[in-house]
Amino acid sequence: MTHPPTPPGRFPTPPPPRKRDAQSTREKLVRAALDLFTSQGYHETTTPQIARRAGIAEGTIYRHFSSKEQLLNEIYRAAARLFIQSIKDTSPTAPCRERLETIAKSWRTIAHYNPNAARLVFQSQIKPLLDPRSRETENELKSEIEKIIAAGKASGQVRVGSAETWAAVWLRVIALMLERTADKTWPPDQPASQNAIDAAWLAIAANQTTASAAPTTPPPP
Amino acid sequence: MTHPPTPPGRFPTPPPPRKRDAQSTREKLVRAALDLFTSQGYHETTTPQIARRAGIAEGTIYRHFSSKEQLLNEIYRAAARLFIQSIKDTSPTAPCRERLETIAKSWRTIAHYNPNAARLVFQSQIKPLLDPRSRETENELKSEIEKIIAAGKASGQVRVGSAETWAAVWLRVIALMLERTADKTWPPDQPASQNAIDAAWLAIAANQTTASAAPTTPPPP
Amino acid sequence: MTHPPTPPGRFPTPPPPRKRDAQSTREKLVRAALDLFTSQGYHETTTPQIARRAGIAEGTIYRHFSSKEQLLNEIYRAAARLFIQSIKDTSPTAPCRERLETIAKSWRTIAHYNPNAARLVFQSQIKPLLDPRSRETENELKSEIEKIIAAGKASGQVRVGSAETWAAVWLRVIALMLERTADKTWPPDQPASQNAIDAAWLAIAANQTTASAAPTTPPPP
Amino acid sequence: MTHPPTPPGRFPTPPPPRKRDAQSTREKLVRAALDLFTSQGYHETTTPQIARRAGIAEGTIYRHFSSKEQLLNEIYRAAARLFIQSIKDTSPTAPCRERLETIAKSWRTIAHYNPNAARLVFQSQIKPLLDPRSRETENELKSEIEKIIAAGKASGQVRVGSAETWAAVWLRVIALMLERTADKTWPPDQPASQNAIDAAWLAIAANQTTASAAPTTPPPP
DNA sequence: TATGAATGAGTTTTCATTCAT
DNA sequence: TATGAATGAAAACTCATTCAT
Repeated sequence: MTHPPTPPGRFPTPPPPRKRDAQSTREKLVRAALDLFTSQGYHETTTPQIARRAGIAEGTIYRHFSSKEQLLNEIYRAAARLFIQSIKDTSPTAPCRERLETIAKSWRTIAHYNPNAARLVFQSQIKPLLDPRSRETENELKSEIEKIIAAGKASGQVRVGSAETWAAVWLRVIALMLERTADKTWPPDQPASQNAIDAAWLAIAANQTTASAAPTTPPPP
Repeated sequence: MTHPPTPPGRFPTPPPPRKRDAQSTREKLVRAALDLFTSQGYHETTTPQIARRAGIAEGTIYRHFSSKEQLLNEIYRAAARLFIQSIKDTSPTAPCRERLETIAKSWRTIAHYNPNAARLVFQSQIKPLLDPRSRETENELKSEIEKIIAAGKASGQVRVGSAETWAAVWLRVIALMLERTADKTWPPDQPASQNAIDAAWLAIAANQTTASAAPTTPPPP
Repeated sequence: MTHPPTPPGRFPTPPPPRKRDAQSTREKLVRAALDLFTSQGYHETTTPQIARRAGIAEGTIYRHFSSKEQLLNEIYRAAARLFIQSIKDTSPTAPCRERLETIAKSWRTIAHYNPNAARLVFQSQIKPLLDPRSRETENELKSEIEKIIAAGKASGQVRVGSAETWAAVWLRVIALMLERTADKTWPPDQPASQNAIDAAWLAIAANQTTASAAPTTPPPP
Repeated sequence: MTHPPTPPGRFPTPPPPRKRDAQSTREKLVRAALDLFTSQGYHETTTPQIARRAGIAEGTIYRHFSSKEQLLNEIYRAAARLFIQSIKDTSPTAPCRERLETIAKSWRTIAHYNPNAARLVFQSQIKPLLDPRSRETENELKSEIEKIIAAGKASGQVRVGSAETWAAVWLRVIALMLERTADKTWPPDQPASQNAIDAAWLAIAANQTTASAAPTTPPPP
């Protein structure tokens, strides 16, 4: 019962299409910055590089973004929104596992077609550079997943434990899958990818023999 | 059957120079750099900051390390070695799950007493800054886990799928647990921590009903 | 039969960028650096000093030259080319002595109007800082003189001995004349200057009584 | 009528032989600094390098010299004194040419056995670093030669022109010979060396046909 | 006298940002 | 809106010199 993966739209969806060309400049800028930030890292990328790759003048960056950091945050949020939208596109009434799997697969499609967006959101060595608004967006993504998992817990599909924990666990495993998809290590139709999606679920699913290998003892002071 | 968690030794054990103050200076330096790198990030940390926090002069950094980058790498390797040693301290004949659990718990102890070492190795937004030697060390850690998992697979305890994949999955979930331990969100003796350790195992364990929610279809071109 | 000394053109002729101020900035920079390098020495000159004297910001230096060393080399080559051009402007068919004298005098004119260029090329405590391209230029100058002297030797005007040696000797004496001209100790129209030019020729000319005062004996071990 | 070249004594002759070891340290220091300054240049040589090569501790330099610059000047003067002494060792009554030739040959012997001393005094890219005392020593050397040449002029052996000029000319050519001797390009018993000595004399000797190739005209303003 | 770790002022260089055009 | 030369604050790093031992 797959959602036929639909190729995700252009990224990032630029807010208000004003002049044809103005928008195009901003778009070129965003694309160039996204490429460079995700391939080289934020600090390793200079504004002259961005401008050169975008084919515009250095000063022009500041007609569209107030700073390099704001440019990063704007791109981050646009990318994160892509993934949040995927969540919202799933049926709220579907069973937990199915819904998570649908999300995972549509994220995978995004990562396949827009690897840099995936890298920015999930691989991100950029956490310390995010501004409050971006952190909010980041939290929104996490809490959407958390809500789904909380629902699954309520209906006994997810193991006991905090929904926050399971959301974090699930996201970590899915992040791995997305990174491997983004860097073309795992083609989307190969088993490794599906294995990871399954693993993410099994990590948090109920009804498994979970007898701990050993009881936990607190470490001494 | 826990290892009684022993408070891990001083970090990082500096190699040979055992003179009065020399060691102390290097130690102060390492501690300051570790603190700042893990809390602010590498690029956000300046050499004046490191010196100030260590209570030494800026130039003194360069009597002990040839560059800021070398300082980072030296610290990274010392930290990674801590975790690698934990692996080697476990019995190679123990069942896979038990062995992984023992490792996870001793890593948790390290993260509890030495949170920054854990952050540097597992949270790390610093991957692009590691030099070849450090990457080797990183790989050593990964491959030790991989070997354990490969053995578990051979004896049917780990699910079908590449050992590399399962090692990566397991490490991601354990990394989450270590981060939460390091930032004191999850006290080591609370269930959240154990839940995550269990989840890491369940993600890769055999003998579970893994019927996929839906067959995978490749994304359209 | 003198060449009427023509005041040499602006120095250094910067290659292509012909925009309003860009050229002027580069020119100011080159002039300031040339002044300071030749009066204080390269190492004694700091980039803040250069910028201050050029009336520009320190960072601006690096929009025009990739390093302080490249700045030096660029200036050096521009200066050396001035002197090389003078050689090429002389008639290849003129007798050796006449040709060398013409060169010496046109060099003197350069040294008079552009003393720093002469200092950079002939006084130069900067040899160890020259890059390969600059050394090539330096060699070009030397070998042009050497060719003239070799021709003079072939026609019996120059004494027996290697042309390389005589070129080096001639250049040393002319260098003295140029330094004295550059620092206005010897006005170009005074006899001291002409005496030095004559001396340079007599040092290498044929047909003189050269009976050595004493035979050479090798030094003891 | 050559002076049989006597191998010059140890350099530099250290002033007051106090303790055996104290002196030896100073000597090691001077030797190391001389080597490094002449091979790498003053600025390219660091005090740690000097100390390392001398086999002493960094701080020890400052027990013997108040600064790196003073060390240079001390060495320079010791080296220059070597050459000045050679002048004083010649007979004041010998004919000008003979005396100059004797000096040149004994300098050549010094350059052969103590190339670095010759480099420091004659090649010297270090002029801007000399202190007043060193400049005095430098002038002493020049004026000793000048006196000899003035005497030669008085007796008609040297051409018309200022003795200062002829001293400078002679020294330039001899400097070339010394550099080539120091770097072993010209073995002392080969003709190139003698040719240069002859050239130095011919450059300034009287009784030659010196008809200028062309009369000098002053450059235009 | 000798040591050598520590110092800190000073160096070159980078680069996000500004602003006159 | 776009340009790109210029800016200057701040970065990493150097090294002659000091000083407690």
